[in-house]
Amino acid sequence: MRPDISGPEMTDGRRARGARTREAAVAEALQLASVEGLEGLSIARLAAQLGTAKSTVHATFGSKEDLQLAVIAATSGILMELVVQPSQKAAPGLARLRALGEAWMTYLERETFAGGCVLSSASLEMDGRPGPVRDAVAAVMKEWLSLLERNVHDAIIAGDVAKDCLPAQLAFELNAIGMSANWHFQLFRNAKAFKIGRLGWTNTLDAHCI
Amino acid sequence: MRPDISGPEMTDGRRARGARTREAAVAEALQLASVEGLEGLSIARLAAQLGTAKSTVHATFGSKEDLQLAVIAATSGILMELVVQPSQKAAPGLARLRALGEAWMTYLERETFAGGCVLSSASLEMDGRPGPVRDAVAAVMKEWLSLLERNVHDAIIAGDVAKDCLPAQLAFELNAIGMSANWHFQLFRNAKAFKIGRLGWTNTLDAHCI
DNA sequence: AATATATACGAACGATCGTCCAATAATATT
DNA sequence: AATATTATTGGACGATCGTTCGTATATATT
Repeated sequence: MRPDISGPEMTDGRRARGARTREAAVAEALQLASVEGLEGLSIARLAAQLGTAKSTVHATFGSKEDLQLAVIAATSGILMELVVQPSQKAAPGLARLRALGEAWMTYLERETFAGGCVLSSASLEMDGRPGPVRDAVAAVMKEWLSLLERNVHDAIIAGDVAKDCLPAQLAFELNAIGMSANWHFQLFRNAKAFKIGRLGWTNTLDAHCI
Repeated sequence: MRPDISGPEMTDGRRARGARTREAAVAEALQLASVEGLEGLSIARLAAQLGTAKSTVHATFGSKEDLQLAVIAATSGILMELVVQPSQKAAPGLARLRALGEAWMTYLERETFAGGCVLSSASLEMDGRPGPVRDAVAAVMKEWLSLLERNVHDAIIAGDVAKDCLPAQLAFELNAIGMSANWHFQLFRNAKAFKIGRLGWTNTLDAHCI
């Protein structure tokens, strides 16, 4: 049930050996990182989990930092694949905003990652550690907020949301609901988190709807 | 500008030497934990920061886990002192809910801890690590949500908030706003986070007000 | 002042970590 | 089939970690 994280292919169509081991490593690293955090994720444990030598894992990525960056890039891709893409079936604007909320909750509900949303944990974990990893996390999160913001903008244009609504404000509030649903579920292990999350998403949207 | 974390006193009123060193250690540990996380917080670095032997720090707390528990307990106390207490001047119900939001934003704005709200980071960091520390974090968070919930209940009784509003739901949404304001500021280092946070708190309350 | 207790210390321990390197095995290319 | 390239391995390295222990020092008690 793990998301697809296929990488580049060779010219003849077959997958390079290195690419396959890298994909397997990233997939396992995502699971580890979601539980242990981005710093707690260690090359040694990842190698043990994969049944390979840790020098192999190290060589595959180059350094621990590069491994962390690979994890961030992968989570970003999965977010797009499992949350954003499904919502594209809905019309831009309010309908798509509702679809985004539903897709997000479903994504969290399915427990794609054992330890919950990697980006949520990572952003709070890395915010005090300046460097490329922190920058990458912030960039992905900024992109996600911008995506929400654009859809709010579309909803205003369509006349579904009040004109005096600030897109960045509503995007912030919606994101707060989604991240908190993940937080609530992971901390209390209570499935009600998603019921509350869905209602919260609806409430927040309705508060700005005409 | 660090919060007071005074502990027990001796019978003659003077502070025991061990109590003082423990307080100093906890105060420094809070700062470190807010930046490095609860797992990233190490006895070795804490000792270096304090200018003492690491065996001293270890003896003071007994183990790293006990140090983490002491940090959690201290943050809980500070939350009560700097957020809950100031809001007690306002009347129970809606007024106090507004005061709680304002106190929370002010607390975050002042950057009491260099790395932001320790409880926010800790809850997302420890949610995948079963044990006493995780339990302690969850307990404090549950208490905080219950406090919000009680005030929502009071606001409903007072007729300020709609009767069909579920206290746990509104408490969840308000908590989401506060935690996200902290998240936004720490990740993007943008003071607008608190303006958005304050407006979000107001919006969320207004959506349920009569 | 003498004694008992509480604190602080430094050295050492085993464990884990990221990283490097030379050697080996597997695959691609010619 | 021979060669070049790529992937993988195990061992070793220094660093950091939590923890333990015997000892010295500071404080409290008598």
